Amino acid sequence: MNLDTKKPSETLSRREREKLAHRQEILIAATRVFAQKGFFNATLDEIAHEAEFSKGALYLHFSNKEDLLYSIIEDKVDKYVQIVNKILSGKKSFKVELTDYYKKMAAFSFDEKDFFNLLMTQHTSGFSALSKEKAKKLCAIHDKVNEIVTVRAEKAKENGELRDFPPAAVNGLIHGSVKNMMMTRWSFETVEELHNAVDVFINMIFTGIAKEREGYSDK
Amino acid sequence: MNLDTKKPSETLSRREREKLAHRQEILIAATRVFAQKGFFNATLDEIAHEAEFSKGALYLHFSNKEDLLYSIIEDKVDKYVQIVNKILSGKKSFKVELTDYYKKMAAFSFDEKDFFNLLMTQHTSGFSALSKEKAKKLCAIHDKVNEIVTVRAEKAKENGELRDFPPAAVNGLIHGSVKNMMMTRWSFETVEELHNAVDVFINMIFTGIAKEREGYSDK
Amino acid sequence: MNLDTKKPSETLSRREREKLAHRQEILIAATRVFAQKGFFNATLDEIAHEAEFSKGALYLHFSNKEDLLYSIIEDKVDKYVQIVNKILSGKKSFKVELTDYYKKMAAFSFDEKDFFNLLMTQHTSGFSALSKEKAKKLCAIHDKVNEIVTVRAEKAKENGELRDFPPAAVNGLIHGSVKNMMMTRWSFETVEELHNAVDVFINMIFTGIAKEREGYSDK
Amino acid sequence: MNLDTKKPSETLSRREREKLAHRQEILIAATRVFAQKGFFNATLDEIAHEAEFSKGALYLHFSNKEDLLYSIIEDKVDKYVQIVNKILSGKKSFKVELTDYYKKMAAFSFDEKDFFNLLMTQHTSGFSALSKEKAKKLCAIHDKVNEIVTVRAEKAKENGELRDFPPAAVNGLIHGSVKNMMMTRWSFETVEELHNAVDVFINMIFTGIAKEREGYSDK
DNA sequence: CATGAATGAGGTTTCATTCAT
DNA sequence: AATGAATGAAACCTCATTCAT
Repeated sequence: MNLDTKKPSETLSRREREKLAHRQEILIAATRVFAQKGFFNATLDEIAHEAEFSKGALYLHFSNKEDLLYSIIEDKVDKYVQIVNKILSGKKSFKVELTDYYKKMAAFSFDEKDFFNLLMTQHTSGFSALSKEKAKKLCAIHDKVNEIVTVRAEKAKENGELRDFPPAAVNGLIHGSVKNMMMTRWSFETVEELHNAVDVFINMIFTGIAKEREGYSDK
Repeated sequence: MNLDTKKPSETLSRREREKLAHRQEILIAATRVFAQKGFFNATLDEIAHEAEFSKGALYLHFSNKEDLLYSIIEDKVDKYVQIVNKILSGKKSFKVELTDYYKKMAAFSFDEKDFFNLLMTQHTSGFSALSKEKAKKLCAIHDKVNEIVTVRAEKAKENGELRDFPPAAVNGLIHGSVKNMMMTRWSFETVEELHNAVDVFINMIFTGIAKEREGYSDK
Repeated sequence: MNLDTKKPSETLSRREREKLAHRQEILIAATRVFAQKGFFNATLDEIAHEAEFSKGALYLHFSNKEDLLYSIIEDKVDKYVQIVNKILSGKKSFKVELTDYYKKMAAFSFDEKDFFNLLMTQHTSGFSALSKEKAKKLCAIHDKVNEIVTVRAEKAKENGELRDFPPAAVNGLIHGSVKNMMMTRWSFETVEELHNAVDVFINMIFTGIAKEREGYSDK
Repeated sequence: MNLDTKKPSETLSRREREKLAHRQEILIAATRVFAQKGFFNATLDEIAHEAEFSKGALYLHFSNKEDLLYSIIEDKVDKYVQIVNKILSGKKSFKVELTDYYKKMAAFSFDEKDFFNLLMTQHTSGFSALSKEKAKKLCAIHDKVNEIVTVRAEKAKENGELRDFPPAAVNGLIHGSVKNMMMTRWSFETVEELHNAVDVFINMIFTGIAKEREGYSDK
C-alpha cells in the first residue's frame, strides 16, 4: 500500500508553499492599491510597501507591473465564470437561476469591493493598461459570461418561459443592470438589503414596469 | 439711435475667433487621443501632433493635462444635461419620452464615439485622472442626469403609467441599460438599427420579458 | 544767423521722444520685477505686464532678457561713478568727503531700493545672469568706485590725515561697511536716522572702537 | 553582561554608511556646480555628472533641486554658528577673540571657496531660490551670527574694552568687513597673507584710521 | 530568496524668442 | 510701432526595472 497518498498539490515543500503565500499577499496588496489609485497612479513602491515586501521581491513573482494586474484579474475571473456557469445550469427555472445569479453577484460586490472596482474600471477602459494580447484574453473571459447568459436565455425562450425578444436586447438588459448593481449597489448599505431588492428587480424585468400590459403581443 | 447693435458675443475680433477655433481643434484632437489611448497613455506630444500645434501651444489654452481632460468633459456634459432635461419634460407620456431619450443617446453614441468612450472610461474610474475637486464637479453633473430620470419616473408612477417599484431599481434598470447600449451599441453597425432595437427594448421593459405575467400584483 | 539753435539732444522728434520714454518705462518696470523676484524667477510676461506693454514690445528696445538687465545697471552705475568721483574730489578733507559719500549712498539706498537690491544681488553673484563679456564690463565699472576710494585714501595718507594702513584693508573697511549699510540700512526706518548714524560711524572708524588707543604706533 | 556596547551611531550597516557617503559626494558636487554657475544656471544633469551618479540618484537623497541647495547650506552653517559661538565665548579679551574670529573666517574662505561663494551669493539674493519657509530658516541661522557678535560686543563695552557706539554700527563695521574679506580675500593669494593682514585690520578698527585722535570724547 | 540603491528613458511643464498681422 | 499666438529647446522630476550584495 502506497503511503505517499498526497496529490501533487499536496507535495509542495515548505519553500513552495511559502512562495505561493507570498504571491497571494502581493496580489491582495496590489488589488487594494490598484483599486484605490487606479493602475497608472499606483506605484510599485506603494504596492511593495503595502505587501510588506521589497520592490525587488515583486519581480520574483511577476514579470512586470502589467503582469501583476493581469494576474489579479485572470485568477479570479476564471473562477467566477465557473460559478456563473454552475448557477445558470438550466436545472431550475430561468427566473430562479437568474435570481441566484444576481444575488451571487450582489454578494460578490460586497465581499470583494477592491477587486470589483478594479475589474470594472479596467474593463470599461478596455484594459488599456495591458498589452493588446492580454487585453483580448481578458475580454474573451468576460465575453464568456455574456455568452452563458445569452445561451441560457435562448433556452428559456424555447422552454416557453420568455417572450421573443432579440438576444442582444435581453442580454443588454441583464448585463447592464447587473453591472450597475455591482457598481452602485443601488445605494444599499448591506448585502441583505440588496438581496431583497433583487427579488423586486427580477419581478420588475419579468413582468414589466407598465401598469397596463398594453402593446403586449405574443407573436 | 445707436447703430452699434452688435451683442458682445458677435464682436469677437478675428484674433479672438481664431483663438477659440484653435481651442476647439485642440479639444477635438485631445478627445480622439484620450479615447484611443486612455488619459495616462496619451502624451501631450501626441495630442499636439494630432492637433497640428506645438506642445507649448496647448498651454496657451489649458493650464495642464488634467485641465485638458476636464475641459473636454465639462463642455459637453453640460449641454447634454440640458438635452436630457428637455426630452424628459413630462409633456408626453413617459414611454414616449423614454423612447426619445434612448434614441437620442443612441444617436449620440454613434455621432461622438470618441467622446463617449472617454466619458465612460473616465467616469467608471471615478475620474481618477483628476483632482478630487474637479472629479466631484463632474460626478455632480453626472448625478444630475440620474436625478432627472428618477424624478420623471416618480411622476409617471403618480400618473398611473408605472407600477410601484423602488426608484433605485427603476433607475438602475434604465441607467444600466442606457450605459450598456451606448458602450456596446448592442453590436449594431448603424444608428438606424439601434433606433429600431430601442422600440423593442422599451416594449420589453414596459411589458416584461416573461411569457406569462404571473406574479403580477398591483399593490 | 542760424535759427536752428537746437542742440542735438533737443532735436528729437515726437516719435523719438516717445520711444525713449517707453524705454524708460520698461526699464523701471523691469527693475521692480527683477528686484522682487530675482533675474531668473522674473518672466518677460510679468515685466511686460508691469510695464503695460506687450511682450513683443520689449524686443523693440532690448535685444533680449540679458540686455534688459545689463541696460538697467549700466545706465545708472555710470552716473553714480561720476557722482562718487565728484564727491571724493579732494577739495575738502577726507573725513568730510567720506561722510558725504556715505550720506549720498545712504540717501541712494532709500531712494532707489529696487535698483540697489538688484545691483547688490547681481554683483554678489558675479552677474551670473550675464555673458562673461558684459559681466566684466559691469565689474570694471564697479571696480572703478573702489579705485576712486583707494586713490583718495592714498592722498589723505600723504596729506597726513590718515595713518599708514594697507590700502586693501582701508578699502575693505570702507567698501564693506558702505555695502552693509546700503543693504541693511542698519535697521533704520528713515534716511534721516541713517544720516545721523553715519556721523557716528565715521567717528568710529577714524578714532577707533577701543577705549584706550593702546598699540598705536605712528610708524 | 551585554557585549554589544556599540552606540546606535556606530552600528550603521555598510549599506547605510555607503548611502551617507554618496549623499556627501552629491552635496560636494552640487556645491561646486552651484558655486560656479549659480543655482538657476546649474542643471541637475551637470550635478549628476559631476557627482558621477545618475540624475535619478539625486532624488534618492534630496527631494528636489531646492532641497539640494538647502541641505548644502544648512548642514554647514549650523556647524559654523557653533564655531563662532565658541570663539566669541568671552574667555579672552574682545580684541583677541575678534582676531581669532576674523582668522577663522579667513581660513574658512580659503578652505571652502565653493561653499562660501555659494552662501554669499544666495544670502545676498535672499535665498530667492528657496521657498519662503526655508529661506526664513536659513536667514534665522545667519542672524544668529550677528546676534552672537553683537552680544559679545555689548559685553566688551561693559568690560570697558570698547567705547560707546551704537550696536548696529559696530556690528555693521564687523559684519561688513568680514563679509568683504571673505568674498575678496582682500586680493591676497594665500591664507597666511590674509592672516597677517587681519592683525593690521584689527588694529585699524580698534585704534582708528585717523592720524590724530581728534574728536575723541569718552562719554 | 530578498533587498533597495541605482538607472535612464520618457513625461509634463516653462518661457525666451520670433513673426505674421 | 505694437501685438500676442506660436514655437521648441531644455529643464525638472517620476518610476518601472535591474542587479550587486
